[in-house]
Amino acid sequence: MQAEAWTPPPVLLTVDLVVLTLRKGRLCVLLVERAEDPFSGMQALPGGFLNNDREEILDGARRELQEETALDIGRVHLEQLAIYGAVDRDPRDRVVSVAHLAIVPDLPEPVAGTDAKAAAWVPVEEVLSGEIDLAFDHHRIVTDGVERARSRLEFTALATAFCTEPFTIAELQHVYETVWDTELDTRNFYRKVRAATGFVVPDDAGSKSTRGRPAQLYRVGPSSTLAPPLTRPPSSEKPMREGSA
Amino acid sequence: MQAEAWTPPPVLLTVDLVVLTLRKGRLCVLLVERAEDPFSGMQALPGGFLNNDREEILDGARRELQEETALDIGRVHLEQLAIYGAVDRDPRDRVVSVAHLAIVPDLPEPVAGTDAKAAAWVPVEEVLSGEIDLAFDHHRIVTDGVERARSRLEFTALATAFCTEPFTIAELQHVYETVWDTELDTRNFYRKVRAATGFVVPDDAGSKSTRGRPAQLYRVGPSSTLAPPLTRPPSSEKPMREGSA
DNA sequence: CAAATAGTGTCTTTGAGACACTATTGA
DNA sequence: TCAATAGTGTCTCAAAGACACTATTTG
Repeated sequence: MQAEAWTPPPVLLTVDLVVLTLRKGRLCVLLVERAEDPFSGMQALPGGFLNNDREEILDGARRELQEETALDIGRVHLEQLAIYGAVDRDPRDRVVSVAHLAIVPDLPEPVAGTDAKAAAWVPVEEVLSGEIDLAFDHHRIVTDGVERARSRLEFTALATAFCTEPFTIAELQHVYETVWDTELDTRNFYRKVRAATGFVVPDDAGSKSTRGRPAQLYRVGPSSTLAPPLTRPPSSEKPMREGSA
Repeated sequence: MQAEAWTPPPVLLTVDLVVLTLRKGRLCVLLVERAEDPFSGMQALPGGFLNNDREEILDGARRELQEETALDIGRVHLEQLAIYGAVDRDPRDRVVSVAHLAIVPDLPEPVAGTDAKAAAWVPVEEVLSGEIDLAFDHHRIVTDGVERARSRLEFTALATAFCTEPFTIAELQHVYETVWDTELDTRNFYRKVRAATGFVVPDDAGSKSTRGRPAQLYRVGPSSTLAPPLTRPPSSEKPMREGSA
């Protein structure tokens, strides 16, 4: 620190959201089309500035999520991801972004938020591959967010956030398979889910009408952490970078 | 977002550091005594405002670390931890803190930074237990930082950041035992370290003069991630909270 | 009864923990 | 040769993967 009377430089704080869901059997991220400069007309993550200097960061994230998805908050998973503050990430001002990861269940088709902006669910592969490019450093943020989600599935009950209650074990397995982009053995999966105490609890109320034997329904269990974890098979497609900070 | 012409509220950004090291066989965190209000005279994490609005956040963290430890940067591990921005965390202004985790090797006894502030290495237990309380929300930040470090030991080569090169396997084991506050089996530990490819590489140059058989020396290996991981024994002392975001 | 989906049991291999001895140096 | 520290090998058990069959419903 320095002799005071010097005034520290203020920055602008934004909240950005990596909202993930499963649509049509694919892991998708919510993107909006920017209406203003910089990067006007380009695809970007939903987000925005805090309302005022009394608004908590997480509340701001909740508000943005609500505006974009018109969703019942409380049932959605929302966590802080990281902060992105490179000096040149916004060509005009020093803007620091607090990125959040949100997981929502499959929503009714029309996703358009209450805002007028065009909003769309885009398969994450199209973003990760670079096929679509995004404003600012949002490509990096999506990459980090997806990796966070993949990792969270191993150690936490995050997968349930993709489902609407009540759900079946098979649905849960589809979540894992889609997010990890692997195939899992049904029998081993059942065993692991049961072994993870408090992951899910049976819901002996209804049964979904289905062709074939009706499945047992479950609800979210009391544990948010999975012990033992559901380890991800090592058969990753691409070996990742090695560097550390 | 809203109709523009409205100006978003700026905030003050600080960089705070959880600097961990091993001293006298204990995991210690670097604390400074605050010279100014708020919380004047209280213990706190080292940190401060960014120098100007052109300074990268990570550079600011490096600068603060340099000022406090007078250490050769580059050899130290430094990573972003999380952002803490509760509106009431600073009684005066809206100050948002970007917390970082730094790991440094055992330093020569006098730790006093180039700054005039009193700086001290304090065993983390004294902080975690609440025996010492800290300014702002720094207790929470230390808790999160220590947990992050403990977790990082499982999956990354972070432990080497506590050592000065070259080091021995036994020294590495002491790192794990101290940070995790457990005892590990020497033979199993050797096996696991060797199994983790690229964790450490032999250094066939010198040998430390010692009483007893001299140990093989090692240097940091090429891998920053540990495969397979060195799993932490489940014998935790205190069961932790369950809640998720 | 056929098709479709749900659910379970076993075997085998691999990795983790418990455990005891040999090796090399200095005093 | 003793004390002190370094380093290794084996056995056992538990978890993980591969794998095939039974169960319950609808058309």
